[in-house]
Amino acid sequence: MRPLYIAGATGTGKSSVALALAAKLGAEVVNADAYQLYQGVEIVSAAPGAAERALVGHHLYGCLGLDEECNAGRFSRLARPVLDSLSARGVRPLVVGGSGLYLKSLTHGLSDLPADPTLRAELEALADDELVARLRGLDPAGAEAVNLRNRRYVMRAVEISILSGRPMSEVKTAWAGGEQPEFDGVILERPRAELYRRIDARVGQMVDAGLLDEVRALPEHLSATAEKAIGIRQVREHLAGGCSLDDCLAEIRQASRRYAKRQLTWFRREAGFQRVCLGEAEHPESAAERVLALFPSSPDV
RNA sequence: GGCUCGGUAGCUCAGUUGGUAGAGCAGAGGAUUGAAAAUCCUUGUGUCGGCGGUUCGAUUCCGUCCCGAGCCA
Repeated sequence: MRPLYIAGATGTGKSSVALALAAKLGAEVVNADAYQLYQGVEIVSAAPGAAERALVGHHLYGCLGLDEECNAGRFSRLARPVLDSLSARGVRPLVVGGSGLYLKSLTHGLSDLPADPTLRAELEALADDELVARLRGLDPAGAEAVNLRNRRYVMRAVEISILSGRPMSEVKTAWAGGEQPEFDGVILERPRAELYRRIDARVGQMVDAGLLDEVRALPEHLSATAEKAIGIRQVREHLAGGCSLDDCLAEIRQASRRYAKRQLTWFRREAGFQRVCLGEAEHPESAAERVLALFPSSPDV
C-alpha cells in the first residue's frame, strides 16, 4: 500500500493528527524524525509517549542507540524495509516527521552516493581553503555549483568525488531536473505566531515531563548526530552550572523556533504535497478528517 | 528640591569637531541528495525622548520640560 506522508514544522501537531489518522485508516505510524529515532531522548525530541504508541503500531521510534550515527542514507535503509513489510501485511504506512531530507529520501529516493566516515575524518582536518582547492581540482563544475562558504557541503562534494572516482557533479543527479514523483503527502501548517507559541509552550511541558532528568541520565558520550538534538547542549550547560534554568529554556525555545523557520523554508518549496492549515483549537480528529478528504481516490484507503 | 550621568533600530550600545546615522544580538528571507534539530548565505529609515531657540541647515550647540539611574540635602 502506498505510504501517506505527513510533514510539517516542529510543534505543528503532526503526531496527534497521525494518531487519529492511523486509527481511522487502520494504518501504522512510521517515524521520519531524525531524533525520535534515538532511544533515551523521548522528551527532548518530543516523541510520542508509551500511551500513544500502545494505540496503534509505531515504527522506528527509539530504534537507535545514542552512540550510533545516523544520516539520510541510513534512515532510508531503515525505513524502506518497514514500509515494505507493512505494505505486505496490507497495512498502510503513515510516515510522520519533520526532517525534510529524511522524508525526501523516501519520496524521491537518494542518489546512490558513497560515504566513508574515515575519509571524512581526514577531510575534517583540512583548512577551508585547502578543501576548496581539492574540490576545484577534482570537480571544477561542482565547485561552481556548491556554496564554497559552506564547509560541510564542500567536504561532502570532495568525499563523493574521491570515493566514486568521478566528479561529484557528474555522479549526483539533480532532484529538480527529474520527473516529479507521485506520492500521497500532506504538509501540516499553522500561522507563524501560533506555531511559535506552541513551541514555546512545549518547552515548558518538556520540563514538567522530566527533561532535566532525561538529559542527566544520558551517557556522557553521544554520537555526533545524537548530540545535536536541540535541548541537550542547553540542559547540560545548565546542569553544569553554566546558566540559569530560565536562560537554558529560553535558548531551547529560540533554537526550536529557528529550526521551525528552516523547516518552513524547506517545506515551502516542496512540490507534490497537499497543504492543510490547522485551526488553533482544532481537534486532531477533525484535522484527520480533512486530511483524509484530500485523498479520496487513493485505491488502498 | 539640588547636582551628575543617561534617553539613538525590537534589545544592548557606538557615532556624528552641525550637512538627518551604524555595529552586535533578536527578527525576516533564502539554500539544502548520507552531520539535516546539522551547515551555510542574504538582509538595518529609525519622529537619534518632547517642545522651543541659534543656524542656510540641529540627532549633534543652547534653553526648557518629561522619563530612568546614581549621589547630596
